[in-house]
Amino acid sequence: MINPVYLKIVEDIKKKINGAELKPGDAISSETSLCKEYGASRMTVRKGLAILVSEGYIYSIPGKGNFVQKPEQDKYIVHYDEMNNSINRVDKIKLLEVNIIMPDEKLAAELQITRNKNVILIRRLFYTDGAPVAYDVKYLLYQKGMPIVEKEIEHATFAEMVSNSMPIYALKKELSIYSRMPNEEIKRYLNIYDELALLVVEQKLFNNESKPIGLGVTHYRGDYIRLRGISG
Amino acid sequence: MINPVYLKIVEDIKKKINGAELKPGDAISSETSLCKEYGASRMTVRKGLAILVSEGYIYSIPGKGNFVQKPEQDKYIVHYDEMNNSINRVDKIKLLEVNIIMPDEKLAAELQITRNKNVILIRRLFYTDGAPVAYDVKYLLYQKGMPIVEKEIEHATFAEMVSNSMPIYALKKELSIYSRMPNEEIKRYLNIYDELALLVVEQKLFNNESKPIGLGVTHYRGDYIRLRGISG
DNA sequence: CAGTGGTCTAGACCACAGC
DNA sequence: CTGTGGTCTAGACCACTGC
Repeated sequence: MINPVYLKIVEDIKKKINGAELKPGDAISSETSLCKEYGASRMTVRKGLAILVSEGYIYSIPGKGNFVQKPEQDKYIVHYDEMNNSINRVDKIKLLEVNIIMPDEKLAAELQITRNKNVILIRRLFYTDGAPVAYDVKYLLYQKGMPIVEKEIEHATFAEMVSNSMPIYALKKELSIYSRMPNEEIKRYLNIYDELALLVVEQKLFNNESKPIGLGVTHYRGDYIRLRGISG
Repeated sequence: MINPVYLKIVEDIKKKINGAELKPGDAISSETSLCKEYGASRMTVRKGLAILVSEGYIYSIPGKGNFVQKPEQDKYIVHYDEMNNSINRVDKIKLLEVNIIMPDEKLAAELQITRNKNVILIRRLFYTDGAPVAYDVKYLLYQKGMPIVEKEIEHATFAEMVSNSMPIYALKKELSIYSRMPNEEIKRYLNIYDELALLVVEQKLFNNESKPIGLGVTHYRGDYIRLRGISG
């Protein structure tokens, strides 16, 4: 078949929802009536409904029926790669420092560790077309298999730094995005001479037990980066 | 049953992928062998696999098999509501201007219209705890059913402004997030006396034919807002 | 050709809502 | 009690892949 029955069901119900014929909270026809309506078996109807559920259009209440879901209005999908954004791409990286440090109070709290634990510090500068565009600082708890050779550290994204010791699938990540004025040190590193704001992206990595294993702070020149999001 | 068979299948395969026993590109056991392994019918096995597909863990190639998907490392989910962020909440709004304007070249290009078309301009100030925190500008193409009463415009989010003329489901939205220094006008509006950066969020609304129907630019005080994202 | 996934059926039993 | 959705089976036919 060119158009499977279950997709026809999905499209029809989507049209009714998008066309406001069905409003959030409204009940969908029961599965048995949809079977009759489309001359299909119940498994086929249910396959269509399962797709609508997974796409967030409807939800089911056992014993009651299927209902139109209220859409999540404020949800966006953002693709963030510290070395690549929608406008530019980092083409050179300079390793400023690799060190073992003792965390201060704030960092220890962020990483949920005590202040006597060692933390790996990595500071780098990102370049595009020969000009420095971002100042990047990473704090990592040491894990087995982590790269300790400078050549490996230099070009690795945050996720890559821990990927030897952790399967990427198990990695949970959080972003925090904010705006800030550069301090004197960052102004020097990024060749900022006049008034220019920074876009700062904090990245936090968690293992599969939701314990933090790393914190990254990337300070981008405000004229260099834009983050984009799409509703969905 | 407390644990349906198909969920058991899903969990087992997820464990194998997270535990690096199965790597991206590897083939999953064929559906018929999974049937034997779990003593289940093919439909039950397929229900489990369908869940893994929808969650991005695996993909299918007809005639060949099911394979482990390479995870999307850079995808984050961001919740953005112009009036509510993870730290603060807008509790007062001041309407500065509602007007009909002719777009300049840049705006006409953004909205994909000619320069002789009318555009509704709305300028507002957002307050939290009595202090101005954001300067908000919206450009809207007029649609039937749009609110024209100031009281309605004053407190509406961007999506709400068009929701009377368009079902929310059909609305597609794009975000663009960047950092910028305030100009003199914005400094006055937001009571900025010393060096403070802005976080600017541009929101673009599209109808179901992917034509732009509105552009919103919200300038937040950098010390007011943080946007958060979660991997997924 | 045999093996794979994609679609579909016509039943079955269960737990739960609501009367 | 009937009607609802949730799970599951044991088949079937199809299109595609690779030998």
